Amino acid sequence: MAKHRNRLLAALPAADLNLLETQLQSVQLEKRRVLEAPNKTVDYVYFPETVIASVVAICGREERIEIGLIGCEGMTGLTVLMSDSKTPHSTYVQVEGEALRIETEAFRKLLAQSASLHNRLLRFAQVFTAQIAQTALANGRAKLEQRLARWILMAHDRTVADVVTMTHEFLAVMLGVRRASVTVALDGFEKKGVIEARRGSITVVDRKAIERMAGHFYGVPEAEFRRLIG
Amino acid sequence: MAKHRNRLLAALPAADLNLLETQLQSVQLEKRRVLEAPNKTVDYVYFPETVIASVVAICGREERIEIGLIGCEGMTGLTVLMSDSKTPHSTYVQVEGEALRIETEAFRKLLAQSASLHNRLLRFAQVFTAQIAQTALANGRAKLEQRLARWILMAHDRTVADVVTMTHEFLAVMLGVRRASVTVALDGFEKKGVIEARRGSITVVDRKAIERMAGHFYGVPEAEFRRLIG
DNA sequence: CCGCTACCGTACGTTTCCGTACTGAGAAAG
DNA sequence: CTTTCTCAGTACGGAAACGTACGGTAGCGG
Repeated sequence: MAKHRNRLLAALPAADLNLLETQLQSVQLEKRRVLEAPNKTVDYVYFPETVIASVVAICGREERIEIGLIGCEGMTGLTVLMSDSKTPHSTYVQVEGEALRIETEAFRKLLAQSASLHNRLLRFAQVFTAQIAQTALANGRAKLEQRLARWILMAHDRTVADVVTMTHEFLAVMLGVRRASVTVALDGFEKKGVIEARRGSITVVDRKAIERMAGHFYGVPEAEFRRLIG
Repeated sequence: MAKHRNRLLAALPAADLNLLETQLQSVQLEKRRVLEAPNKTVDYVYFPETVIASVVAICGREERIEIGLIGCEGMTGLTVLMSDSKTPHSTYVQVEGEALRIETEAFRKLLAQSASLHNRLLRFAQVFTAQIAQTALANGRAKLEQRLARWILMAHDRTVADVVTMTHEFLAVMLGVRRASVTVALDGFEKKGVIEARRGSITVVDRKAIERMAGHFYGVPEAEFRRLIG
């Protein structure tokens, strides 16, 4: 098995990993910690280990929605890969835990130093783009039940246990729907026996069934990940 | 004024532009011409001049939706910038016209040769990511009227005249809604006097009013473009 | 000029989700 | 142990958009 819990790091060739490792710093990140704020310079690039972060698009005061989820399979700060240092989006911790991080400027130097590293990580940017696109598709065409199933699957992919700590309220914000709609939908899930819902947490019981519920709306970015990162 | 009708090319520093120019080929692209098919290798990278192309996410047989629009402000084949050569999406011509193109392999060599060129173009990838994200937001939170207004504005930004050639049917596929819903909504637009609708075309009459209708759902990626490309 | 086809306008019952709001129950705080 | 707060369950009317479908009109091909 790989040395790193972060799968993106684990998949790096030794030379590139060595470059990074000297500057990586381990941190514990609490829930709701903001990693990137809209139109602010990114200070650190994070490689989550057990943390899961949400990337959220915002416009105006009220309109916001989650466009992607980043956990142990990836990294934040994709804008730095794009030779920039800001994004209009917000990124914050959804499930607390550990992550490795590196200062933006140091990271930028490493990218300039190793085209191989840069290219490797750009492939993850491609995966994440596919994830955003899939979110756009699901938001436009899927029923709430399917979208919720998709979200649970994505969160499940990024956790070690089968439990996701998350209130209906927060989930509603992520999906851009009413809190009550989430409650009703999750209730349906539990009655079908595919999850167990507790106050503030969801436990995956029958993953296969959830995958069937999500239908084609789950899987495309995940296949891209396997193809490009492995 | 810039030498190139494609704004991305026009904004390139002379050295990088020279590299590209020797290999660019001018082509006329008819409506519905497929530039990129899902999971197929990309043959050419296109820099639209008067062409407008749609990038569409597909899953299953029926579920599809437009995730972005690429015209004279950008380029197709972003996957090549990401050190890859396929995407799960489909890209095809929505409004016919001219474009410049370069073979993928030749393009890849130029990127390896000039980090400056690569970084410049990656910034456009960042802009396009913002566009996809905004689409996800609009699909999840906006009313059809707002989404339609947003689409018209984006198309308008990429045309020289004020006319967009597009049937309700096609527009419905792009937005992932019923054809009839588009008809009703466009009818509302025309009654307000903000557009003129003809058989198979829409003419922008009062752009400011359309911007007001789109509200916050229009503008974020456009601001990113100005910031990063200029 | 006629017929055909593609495109647009309209209608009706139905589904999904919203806005709002009230209530109860589990967890934390005093 | 009691208070307080957060979270979850439920309800009801209403808006948006859907599926389906029928008829009308513009413009093209013959």
